[in-house]
Amino acid sequence: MKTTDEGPPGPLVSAAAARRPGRPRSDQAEEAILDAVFSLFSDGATYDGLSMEMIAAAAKVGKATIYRRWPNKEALVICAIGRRLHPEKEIRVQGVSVREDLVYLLELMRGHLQDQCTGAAYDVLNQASVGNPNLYRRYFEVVIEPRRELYREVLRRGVADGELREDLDIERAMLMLTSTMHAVTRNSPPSGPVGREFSEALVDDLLRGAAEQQALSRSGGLAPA
Amino acid sequence: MKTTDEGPPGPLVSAAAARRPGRPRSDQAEEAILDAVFSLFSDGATYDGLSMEMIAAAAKVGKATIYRRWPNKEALVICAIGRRLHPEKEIRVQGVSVREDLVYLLELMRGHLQDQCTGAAYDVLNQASVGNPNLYRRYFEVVIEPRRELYREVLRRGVADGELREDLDIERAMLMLTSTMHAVTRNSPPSGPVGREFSEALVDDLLRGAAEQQALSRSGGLAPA
Amino acid sequence: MKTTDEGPPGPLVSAAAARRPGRPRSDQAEEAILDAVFSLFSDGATYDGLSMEMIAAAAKVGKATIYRRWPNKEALVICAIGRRLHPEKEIRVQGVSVREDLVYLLELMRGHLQDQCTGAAYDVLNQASVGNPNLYRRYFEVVIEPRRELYREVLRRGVADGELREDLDIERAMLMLTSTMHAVTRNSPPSGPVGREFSEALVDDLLRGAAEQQALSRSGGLAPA
Amino acid sequence: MKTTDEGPPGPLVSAAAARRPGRPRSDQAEEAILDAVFSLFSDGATYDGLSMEMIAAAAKVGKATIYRRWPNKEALVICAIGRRLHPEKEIRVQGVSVREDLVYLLELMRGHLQDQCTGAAYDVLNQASVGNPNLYRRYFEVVIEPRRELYREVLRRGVADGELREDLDIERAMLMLTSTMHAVTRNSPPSGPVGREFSEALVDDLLRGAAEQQALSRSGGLAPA
DNA sequence: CGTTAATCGAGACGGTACGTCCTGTCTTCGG
DNA sequence: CCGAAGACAGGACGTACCGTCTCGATTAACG
Repeated sequence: MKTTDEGPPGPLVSAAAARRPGRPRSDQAEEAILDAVFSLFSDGATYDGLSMEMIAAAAKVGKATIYRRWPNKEALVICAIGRRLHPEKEIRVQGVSVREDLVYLLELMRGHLQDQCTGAAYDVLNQASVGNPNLYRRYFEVVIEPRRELYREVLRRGVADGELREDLDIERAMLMLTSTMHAVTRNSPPSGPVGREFSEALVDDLLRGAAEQQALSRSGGLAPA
Repeated sequence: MKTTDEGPPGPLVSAAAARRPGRPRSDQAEEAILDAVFSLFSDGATYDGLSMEMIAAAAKVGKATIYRRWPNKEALVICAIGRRLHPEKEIRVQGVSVREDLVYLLELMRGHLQDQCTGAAYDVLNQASVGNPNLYRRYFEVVIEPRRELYREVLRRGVADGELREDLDIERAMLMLTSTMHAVTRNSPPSGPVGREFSEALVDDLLRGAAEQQALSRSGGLAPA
Repeated sequence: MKTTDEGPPGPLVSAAAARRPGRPRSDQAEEAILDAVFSLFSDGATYDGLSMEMIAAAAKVGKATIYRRWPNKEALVICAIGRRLHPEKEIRVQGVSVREDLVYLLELMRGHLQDQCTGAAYDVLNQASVGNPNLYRRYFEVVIEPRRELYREVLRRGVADGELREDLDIERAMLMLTSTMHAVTRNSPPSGPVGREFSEALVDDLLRGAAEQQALSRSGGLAPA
Repeated sequence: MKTTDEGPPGPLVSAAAARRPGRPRSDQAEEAILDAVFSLFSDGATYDGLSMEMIAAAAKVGKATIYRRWPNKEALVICAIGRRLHPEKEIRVQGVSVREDLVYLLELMRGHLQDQCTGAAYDVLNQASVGNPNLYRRYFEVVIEPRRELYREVLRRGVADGELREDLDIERAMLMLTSTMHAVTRNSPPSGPVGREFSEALVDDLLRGAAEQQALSRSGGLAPA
């Protein structure tokens, strides 16, 4: 997530961890900065109404301590939002069925988008990334794609388990689920706030088509006869 | 779209035209400004990397000449984009089947969103929505909803014709089509630029589920036999 | 005195003054800035304890308004001090004799150097110019040399009038007067504060040598008689 | 010259040397720092263009190793220069005449002031005087006054020998010589670098007035006759 | 010979100022 | 009154130092 530095947090020779010389960077400062970003966003700050100097002041940190970690505001905000959005690591989707897993993921997404704070984060990022392809690209890589991958995994598992049609276009299915949820939660009218039933209906819509082949083959098994 | 002044740019009664005193504003300057905005965007400028001073310089115009017409950068950019977005009035969808009509609408949408300029238009207008609900609502009413209504009409016609399941959730189907298309065209990776086949696949996905009942009833009709 | 810009304040074609386009720079702002510099110095600020941001704030002026006129702090401070030290234009030295004129100039200098404010200005500049040749050179050109020229003029007049030896080294005489006065006023011990009698003694010391030839020729003039 | 810590670097009672515990400070590092200061100055660095970080880097030393020895840049630079300024102890002026002795002293002074490094020393120490009266007083007592006393001694001897007027103001004569030499060597334009002839002319100027009485009495001795 | 304690290079820390740039307004002139 | 031009106050940007601090690694003399 760091942008300024450096190479491989990857596995190094044996133990010892190859400590860099000099005083190590303060994790405390890092957290304070990230927290400050969110606290300021929650207080209604917009992306460009939010200045590095405000952040530094709020985090009680020198500006250099920020710039040592992120090269600019864009990288910082993306990283901050990404972090808030990223307890993905612990998201466990080992549900019993494709339907339940997808509903679970959609409900998670709905929770995020309808939440005061993370919802605003989305808006702010979308706003800022208009005509700012770099910001958007990174946002995409860091935030969007990892989430999408979760959907793909469930769908792939469904195909493998035989729960879904073998020729299902996983990408399109994933897009249909996520983008529809996004539209219905981020575009105010006319949908109004939706609930769990929307996630379920969305998945059921998908399954109705995606499981059809089996249905057909089941029933179609009779046809040749 | 003008924000600063004025009343109706529409046709005025009789002659005289309610001329204001003094030198009239130069249409030439206005065009030069709008052209400069697009030319700069096309040259890869980002939204906030694009400064009013750049625009004024590129248009060979004084800054005040811009601010006399639009109150700020946001208004200027939205207005500039709005120009490129207008000629939607004459969409006709009298297709032969639900599938063809939906594909036609999606292809129209894809053309807009994949266009360098009108695509950016959507993004900027989405930006405007953040913290400017009134503007967004108008944009929604004037641009988004009329488009959505076209989809609803086709779907309703499909239900009436018996081409689609009777209990189809038209709203959700419309959302699925439009939002997926939006996502796939506005979110660069990993989808890459899509073509007509995507529209067709999208509609086919929908139909597969939406027409299922008939399929089932067809096959189900056989079962007892 | 301006450093940032521009060409010829020299004589331009005919009248009309060749006004540059755009809004002219505010003389009011310029004065406010210069006044702020002195007011801050008088409040005990040192050269590098004095920041451009303090100056801008004190003058109620944007930083850019300062940087539009002077390229950096050095140029600004030199200019400011030079201006305070420069009511030289109205210094009139048309005294009756070389002695009286020189004493007048030395008293003026003593007044400056012993003055709370301008004395501090000297210190500050001397301090800042240590190892900062550029600062010092400009300070020299703008402040020191014009003052020295006044001494040279008096001495040249004295030579022309026959009051001083024809072969007097004017440069050295000027240096002797000014540097001794400088030393005795700026170097605290052991001299202690001096008064008018010091200026007079200094000039008399000079004259004793510089007028000697005449005295000798006068007395020698008698010999042939 | 050290400011941070400690007592007497002078010779301590008996043996034992009052060793402090722990690793002793590296003399090597100390020299490297001082050398770096001079090397950077010689490479054209200005006083405030010279940063502690540059020094540390040039000396291949940690910043703390500098700050452990000197509390700030001022102290470091003054100390560094002091090293180059010391070996004055053995000046001998047993010349044959007042003129030759004074010229010798002035030439010594000129050598110092025109030297790249010791010349800068004076400037920096003058800097230190501003806002640091105690330091300056010591500098004055230890460096300046001893030098001045040499001039006074020569002048007093001249008076005693009858070479100079009995009522010569020795203090003023000394000041005239030293301050003029200081001015002409430290103030670059327009004097330009001067040579031995300047020292001689300066002394001759002084003598012309200071020996006048004899000259007058010689010539004047004729008059009454 | 191992403990102890201050040193070392390195570099991060909270601050502060720098000089540049941009925003949206204001002020000049000529058309 | 509009046009270009550009100065205005304000404020954020990202850089560079300051003087302090915290690391792990040395380097003596003491025990």
